Amino acid sequence: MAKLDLFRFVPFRLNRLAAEVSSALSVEYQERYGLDIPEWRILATLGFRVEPCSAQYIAHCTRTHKSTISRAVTALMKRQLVERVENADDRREFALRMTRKGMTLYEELIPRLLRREQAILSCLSAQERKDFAALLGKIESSLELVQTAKDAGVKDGY
Amino acid sequence: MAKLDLFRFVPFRLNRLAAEVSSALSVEYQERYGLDIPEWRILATLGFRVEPCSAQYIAHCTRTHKSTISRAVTALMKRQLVERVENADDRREFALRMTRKGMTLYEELIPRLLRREQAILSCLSAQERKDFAALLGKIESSLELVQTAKDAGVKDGY
DNA sequence: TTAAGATAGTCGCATCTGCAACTATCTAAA
DNA sequence: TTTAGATAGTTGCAGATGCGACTATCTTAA
Repeated sequence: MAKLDLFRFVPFRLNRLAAEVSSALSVEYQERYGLDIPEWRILATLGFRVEPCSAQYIAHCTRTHKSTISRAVTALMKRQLVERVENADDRREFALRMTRKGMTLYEELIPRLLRREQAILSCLSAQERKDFAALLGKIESSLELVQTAKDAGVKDGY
Repeated sequence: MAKLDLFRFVPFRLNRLAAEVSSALSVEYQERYGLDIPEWRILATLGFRVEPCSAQYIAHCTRTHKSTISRAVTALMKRQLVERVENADDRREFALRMTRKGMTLYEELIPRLLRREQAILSCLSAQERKDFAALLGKIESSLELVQTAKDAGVKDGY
C-alpha cells in the first residue's frame, strides 16, 4: 500500500512552517501596530521602493489578490499611513506612497521584524542560511515566483 | 533609513512559496477529489498510521485548529470516506479510521501528490533536496514543530 | 471616429477558519 | 462521594480573502 508521511512531505512542511513563522511575526505587526499581512506587505513594498507605485504593482509582486490589496489600501488610508495621488496619464490608477506617519511606523517596525527573522534563523549557521536562501531561490525560480520588472507590469515612470 | 527587501525576507518567501506549492497540489486533491486541505490532512494522517486516532490527535500533529478538524471530519463522514467508532474507555472521544472507500481514494491520490512534490523539487539535485530537507528540519526543531509522541497526547492504545 | 477589448480599482457574495462558548465526559483532590 | 478543573468535540459568530461582476478609463485597430 502506498503511503505518505506527512512529516516528510515538503508541501505540508512548508505550509506548517510558513504558518508558524507568520504567527511569530504577527506579534510585531498585528498586536503592536494593528496591521494585517496584506497591509504590512503594502508598507513593505512602498518602503523599499524609491518611487511610488500602483496597487496593481503591489498585488503582482507580492502575489496578493487585487481585491485584498484594495481593501488593505482603504484601511491604510483611513489610518493615514498611506496616501494616493491621481495619475494624470492614466486616471484609472493611483500612485501610492507612505505618509510621514506611515514612514515613522515603518521605521519602527522594520528592525523588529528583522530581529524576529534573525531569531528564527538563529538555529542555522551563516553558511546554512546562505544555503537555505539559495535553495529557496532555486525553487522560487523554477515556479516562476521571482518577480521581474516585466511580470510586475512596470511602465515608464515606475 | 532602515529598509527591508520583501524578496529577501524569509518569512515572506516562505509564505509565498507555501501558497504556490499548495495551489499546485490542490489541482489533485481539490479539483480531482473535492477535498480541501484539512480533509486531505485527515486522510493523510489516517492513511499513514496503522492505528486509528482521535480528532484531537490529528489537530495536534497537523497543527490545525480542532474546530476545523471537526468540520472536516463531518464532511468526510458525509462522503463515507471516514468513519468513527466510540471509545468505550472515554466516551468524549472517537477513534477515526478510513472506510474502504476512503482507502481507495487515498491509494489513488497519494502517488499523484508524490509526483507533484517531486516535480516541484525537480529543480534541485538529490543532494540539494537532502540539504533542503535537513535545513527545514533544523528550523522546525528550533520552533518545536517536530511532533513527539508526548506533544500529540498519545495514550495507551494509540 | 468608433467600437472592441484590455486594464485599474471597487464591491457583493460565498467560503474558510480561528475564537470562544457550550455540552458531555473524565480526572483528581478534598 | 462530591466538586472543581481539564479535555473531546460541536457550533455560532466574526473577520479575512478569493472570485467574479461591475464601473471607469485606456488602447488599438478598423
